[in-house]
Parts: sequence; structure tokens; C-alpha cells
Amino acid sequence: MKQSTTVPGRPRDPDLSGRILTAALEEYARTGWGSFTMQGVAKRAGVGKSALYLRWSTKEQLLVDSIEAVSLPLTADIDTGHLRSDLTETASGLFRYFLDPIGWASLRIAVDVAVEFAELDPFQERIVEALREAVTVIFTRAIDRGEIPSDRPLRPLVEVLFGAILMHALALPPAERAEAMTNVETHVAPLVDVVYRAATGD
Amino acid sequence: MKQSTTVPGRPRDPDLSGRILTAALEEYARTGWGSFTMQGVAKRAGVGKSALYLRWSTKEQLLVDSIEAVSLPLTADIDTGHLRSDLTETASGLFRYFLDPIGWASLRIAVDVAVEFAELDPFQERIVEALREAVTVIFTRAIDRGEIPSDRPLRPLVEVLFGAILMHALALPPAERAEAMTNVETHVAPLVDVVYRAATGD
Amino acid sequence: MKQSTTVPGRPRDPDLSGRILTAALEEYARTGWGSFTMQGVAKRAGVGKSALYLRWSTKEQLLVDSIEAVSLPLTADIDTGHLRSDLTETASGLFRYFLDPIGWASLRIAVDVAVEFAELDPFQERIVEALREAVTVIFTRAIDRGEIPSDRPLRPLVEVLFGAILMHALALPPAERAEAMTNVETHVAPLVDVVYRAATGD
Amino acid sequence: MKQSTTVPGRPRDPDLSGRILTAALEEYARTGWGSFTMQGVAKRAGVGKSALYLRWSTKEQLLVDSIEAVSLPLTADIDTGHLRSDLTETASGLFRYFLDPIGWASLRIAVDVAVEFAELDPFQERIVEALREAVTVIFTRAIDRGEIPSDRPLRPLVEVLFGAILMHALALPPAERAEAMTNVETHVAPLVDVVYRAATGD
DNA sequence: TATTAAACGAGACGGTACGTCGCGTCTTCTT
DNA sequence: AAGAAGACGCGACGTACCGTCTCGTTTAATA
Repeated sequence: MKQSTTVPGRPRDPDLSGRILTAALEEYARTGWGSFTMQGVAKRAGVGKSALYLRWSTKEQLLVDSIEAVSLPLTADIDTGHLRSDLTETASGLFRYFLDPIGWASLRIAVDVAVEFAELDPFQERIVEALREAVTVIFTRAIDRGEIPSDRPLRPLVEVLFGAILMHALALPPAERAEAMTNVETHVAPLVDVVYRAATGD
Repeated sequence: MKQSTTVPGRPRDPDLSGRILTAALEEYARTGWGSFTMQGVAKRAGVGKSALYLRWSTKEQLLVDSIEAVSLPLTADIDTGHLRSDLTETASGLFRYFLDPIGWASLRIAVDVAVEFAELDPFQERIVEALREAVTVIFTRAIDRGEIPSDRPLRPLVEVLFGAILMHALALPPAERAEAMTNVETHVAPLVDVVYRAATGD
Repeated sequence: MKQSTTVPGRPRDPDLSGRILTAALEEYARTGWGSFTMQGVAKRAGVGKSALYLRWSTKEQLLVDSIEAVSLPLTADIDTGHLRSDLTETASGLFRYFLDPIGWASLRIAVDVAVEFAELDPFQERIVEALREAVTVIFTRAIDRGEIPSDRPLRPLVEVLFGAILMHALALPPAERAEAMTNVETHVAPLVDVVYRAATGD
Repeated sequence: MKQSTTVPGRPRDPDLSGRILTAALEEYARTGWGSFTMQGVAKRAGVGKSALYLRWSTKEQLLVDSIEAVSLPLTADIDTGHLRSDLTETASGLFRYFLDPIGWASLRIAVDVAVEFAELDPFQERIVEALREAVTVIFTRAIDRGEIPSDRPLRPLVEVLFGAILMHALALPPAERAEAMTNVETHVAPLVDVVYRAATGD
């Protein structure tokens, strides 16, 4: 009793999508958006352009999908038992992510998407939402533990935490990015302090 | 004894730079980065491409300069006499700026610049620094008034404020941007609350 | 046992070359070399520039190929049974060819080619040789008929005939070209006389 | 009684025209018409573009004038006392002229001029006419000496002589041009033969 | 001697074409 | 039908010259 839902013709090569996504990230990492070309990705993946366009219709969508795979690991559950260390760990992960070219790319695309590609908002939903939820969980647990008042609105706290890290990365002169990578805690601590104080009321 | 420090040849038309910068912003506002072309800017400004390339060698540099003029007004001095209202006003201005396509463009360029164009860091220095300083002044006055402890490190507070607004704008679904423009205070208040609380210790 | 010598990829559109060559001649005829542009040819042919550059890498090569098609008809076999009338007919054809802008173009290109584009000498070989051979045949037949001595070196005679016509066309003031077109025989006769006399020894 | 037709203002530098004409020929000889640019000429002559455009309004006119200076020496009077040697000497001079890039340029320009620049026909008149006249003189003297019949029409003979040399140079493969320069007589003799036979009736 | 007006260098300017490159679509053959 | 290969129409890229135009400076004749 074969439940055959097969379509006629040659089936899609299941490897290809992965190879293309990897190639896309590599191309992007090489010299940035400026030299991120569909032909380049195809050539690096050892694939024809048709294989790309059968799956993604624009460069943006391809890059969004490439980046999603790298982003989602960020949402890994963090639970150290204390709010401050949870925040520190989350913030450190986020900061490291923004220091990495690929992570930075995801930000850049979010920025592009926000104005120009309303139709692409999967990015907003999938990535931003996933991150937001992961942090919300941390605060919820802090409420349960009585570390912060139960009526504290959480969403602003989440935005402030993310925003602080993002802004810090953004304001970081390019020359100092390398150094920051090895001193994540030092960069993150003052910002976590601010958020922690605001959350707990000192 | 004529102290003539003139360069030979016809001098550059002093009007042109302005016309080009304006045209660049208009082109950008029209359909975003994707359709921001040097030829388009030249045509809109009623100018040959040579006039553009004599002054700016890349699209990015041209757009950075275009945006600077629009960004600097943000640094206008704000002094209402109270920290909370100073913060609210600053945050509102910033939020409005990010809701506007031009303001958003500046962010996008900052993001591009941060990784790829180390040589462009005038943007970092000129704009980011100017903004940071403007907000630092606000906190300094609050210290003078005794609203916040004098040993409070200010830089994290500034980054947190900016970041919060930025992140809020970033997380805003495209569809809601129009609405937000008319309800700036509502969006800004919870974030200012967080920062204010962190600054003053409630 | 399929002897498949196919190249991969989409084959070149076999129509295009023809359409482009035609468009090139039309563009050239319109206002001459000065306004013979690749973009103009592409537009007239309803074709992208890529299609041109895939086939010809310089304007000269494109024009040479365009002209070859028009030139070769000149080599049509002429055999009236008498040397003088053979010469007259050949000379008339040549003269008409030089009076036409397209024919004139071929001369101009030959002149360009002769010094600058050694690598283009297909033109020399293909066109000049073809013409020379066609006239040589005429003299050979005249030898067979006993009209001219069998030891007469033919190559100078051919060059003299061609050169005479060419020089006559060249020396013709532009204003008189139109008139000449309707009186070809009158212009040609004295020159043929000279060649005929030199060939036969009166 | 000073017949002063001076205009006010700084008089034109009498050297400049010469320097420009020389520079123009050098530029032309360098890589041909394709890279013959007004700016290049100006730079080579150490002169501003204005000096060029004050004297010549188009590239063609400038090149025509440059060439005229080199061409006119051709018209030097030749009188050896015998038709055949007069013809040989004239033909040799002409052939050498056509083997030289500069001489060849004059031909190319004549070809351009003939169709497109009716207004430029000074070239036709000045150069072609001057040459024609110089050769006509040779034939006239031959008539005086009784070498050729007095009713012989001369103009076709002149055209045939010129044309033969021109055609021979044109048909010469680029690779053989260098060799020809050292064996002018060998190349010229058979063509002179033809013309001489036609003129004298053997 | 001082004035004056053209010549002159330099180079900015609005254009146009260059030859290249990438887009996204298409057409062919192969798997 | 999927897929590799690559032709195709399109249009922007950044460069090079065009011929015109403004500058400041130079140069002789004139006033």
C-alpha cells in the first residue's frame, strides 16, 4: 500500500538547497552585499542558475533563508537560575552574533526588509519573533522566582536589551570589532546592568 | 602683494553639490536603495555623471553625505528642565527619524559602513558621535539637577536609549509604521520608562 | 551510436546574426562612421548589446562582416566574349559600388584595416582577393582568345583597372557623385580605354 | 603709411599652430584614428584645448591640415627629361607616401571626406588637385618632346597612375609593407610599365 | 604707464558611447 | 520535471572624450 504522492518528472535533488544556502553565505561573507550575485552563488555551489530560481525568486529571499539557519541557534534555551546571568549570557550571544559578518548581514537584511519588502516579512516574524520569545521566557522565569515585579511589562525590557546590544555593536568603530570579539563580557556588562536595574528596580 | 591661493581651471559650481545631494535623497526616497542609481541622481539633478563622479566615487559615499544634512538636525539641543521629558522628546525625535525612509536609510548605511567601509567611518564619527553627545548632555544636566547619581556611567544609558528606539522601529511590522507615525508618544513611553528607571533607580 | 556534437547551453539564435548585420549596414548608411555606434545597431536590430559583443568584439569587425555580404556579389562572373566589354562591365560595377555609401564604407574599412588591424586581414584576403581573381579570369580568357599577348603580366593590369576606378571615385567632388551614378559609362570609358590599350598594345 | 590690420588683444602665438599640427600627426601615428583625441593632441602639444578649438572646430579639420603639410612636398617638380623615368620617380614618391602611416592617413581622410564632409572639400581641392596638376605637367612635357600623341587625353592617364599605386598599396598585406619600403622600384615598375605603354602606345 | 581685450592653461560641465557585468527569463540537451 | 549550460533583452556601472563654458593669468597694442 504505497501512499505515493509523487509528482511526475525528476524529483528535486535534496542536497541542492543546502549547498546553495551554504554557498550563499560564503559568497556573502566574502565581500558583502555589493558582490553577492546570483551567478556567483550558482558557480560556487556548482549549480545552474535555474536551480536557484526554481527555489528563490530574488536575492533577498535567498539571503534571508541562508541567514535563518544561522540565526535560529541563538534561541537556544538559557536558564542559569538567575536573571542577571541569564541576561548576560543572552546579551553575549547576541553581541557575538552581531560581531560576525553573517550575523551582521541578518541585521542589514532586517533593515532592508523593514521598509522595502513588506512581502518578505517572514523575516520579521520568524527571526525577530523567535528571538523575542526566547528572551521573554527568561523574564517570565525571573517573575516566577520573584526577582522582578509581576506587573512589569516585559516587551519594552526585551526591546531595550536587544537594542542596547545592537546599538553598541553599531557604534563600535570597525577597527575595534576584532578586539571586542575577545572581550565580550566587558562590552556587555554595563548594558546588562542598565537593563537589570530597570527590570528589578535595583 | 597679492596672496593668491587659487587653483587653475574653472572652479566647481558651488550649487551643484547641493542640487546633487537633494536629488540623491529624492531618488532614494522614491524607491529605496534598490533603485538608487547614479544615473538616476544625475538625471534628476539635471547634471552629467561626471559632476557626480568628480565629487563622490561611490554610491555609498554620495548617500552618506546626502543623509548627513538630514541627520544633524537631530542633535538640536533639548532642555525642558526634567530628565523624563528630555528623554521623551529625544526619543520621539529619534523614533520619527527612523520611521522616515530617509532616516531609515541612514541606519541602513550605518549598518553597511560598519562592516564593509572602514574608510567611510566619517559616518560613524560625524553622525553617531554627534547624536551620542547630544544625549550625553541631557544626562549631564540631570546629574547637575541631582536627578540621577553622579557616578552613573552615562555611555551605557545613551546606548540603551538609542538602541531601544532603534529596536522598536526595527521590530515594527511594516504595516504598522504609518500608524506609529501618529502615535509616537505611545510607542516611546514604555521605552523611556525603562531607561528613566535605570537612570534614576526608580 | 549517436554522433552528438552538441555544445551545452542554449544555442545562439541563428536569426540574430543576420538581423544585426542588416541593422549595422542601415545604421552605417544613415550617417556614416561618425554615428555608427554599437548601441545604435543593437537598438535598431531590437537586440541587447550582449548579443553583439558575443559575436563581434569591435565595431570594425562587425562592419567588415556586414560589408562582406554586400561586396561579394561584385565577383559575379562576367563573360561577354570581348575584352573591352568585359572590362567596361567590370569597371562599371565597381564604380557603382564605390558611389554607394556602403561600397564606399568597404573601401574605408580596407584602408583602416591595412595599417591598424593586421589581425583583421580576412578582409584583405576575402574581399580583395575575390575581386582580383574575378578580374584575372577576364584577362585569362582574353589571352585564350588571342586578344592580348600570352606573356602579359596580369596582376599589374588588374591593379591598374581597380585603382583607376577607385581613384576616379576618390577624386570626384562630393557634389558630382549623384550625377555620376546616372552616367557610369561616361566616367568609366576613358579609364577602360587606357587599360585596354595597355593590355592589347593598341 | 602703416597698413595696420591688427586686432586688439593678445595676438595668437605663432608657434602654437605648428606645435599642434606636429602633435596631431604624432598622436595619429601612435595608434591611428581610433585613439586620436583632441585632449591627447592638446596634452602632447603642451597646450590647452582652447588653443585647438580656436583654430580648428573638428578633429577632421585638424587632421586634414596636419596632413596637408606632409602631402604638399609630393608635388615637387620632377623633370628627368624622359617620360618613363619621370613616371617612375613620381610613382615611387607616391608609393613611399602611401607606405608611411601619415601618408596613409591622408588617404583615409580623403575617403572619409568624400562622402561625409562635403564642406571639407578643401582637401579634395587642395591636395588632390595639387597632385593631379603635378603629374599633368609631366605628361605635358612628354607631349612637347613628342613622346606621346598630342591628342591623348591626360586626365585618365593621371588617374590611372595614381590609382594603380594606391591600389597596389591597398592590396599589400600589412605584413609586407615593411619589405616594400626597401624595394620601392620593384613594386612600382610593372605599374609604370602599364601606364607608359598606354600613354605611348608601346 | 596703465588700460584693455584677446589668447591661453586649466579644468568643470552636460552629454553620449564605450565595453563589462549582473539581472531574471528563455531555450536547448541531458539525467 | 529537474537540472546544467548559456543565450538573450535590459539597464547600470565607471571611464573617456566630446565640444562648451568659466576661471585666472599673460601679452601686445592702444590710450
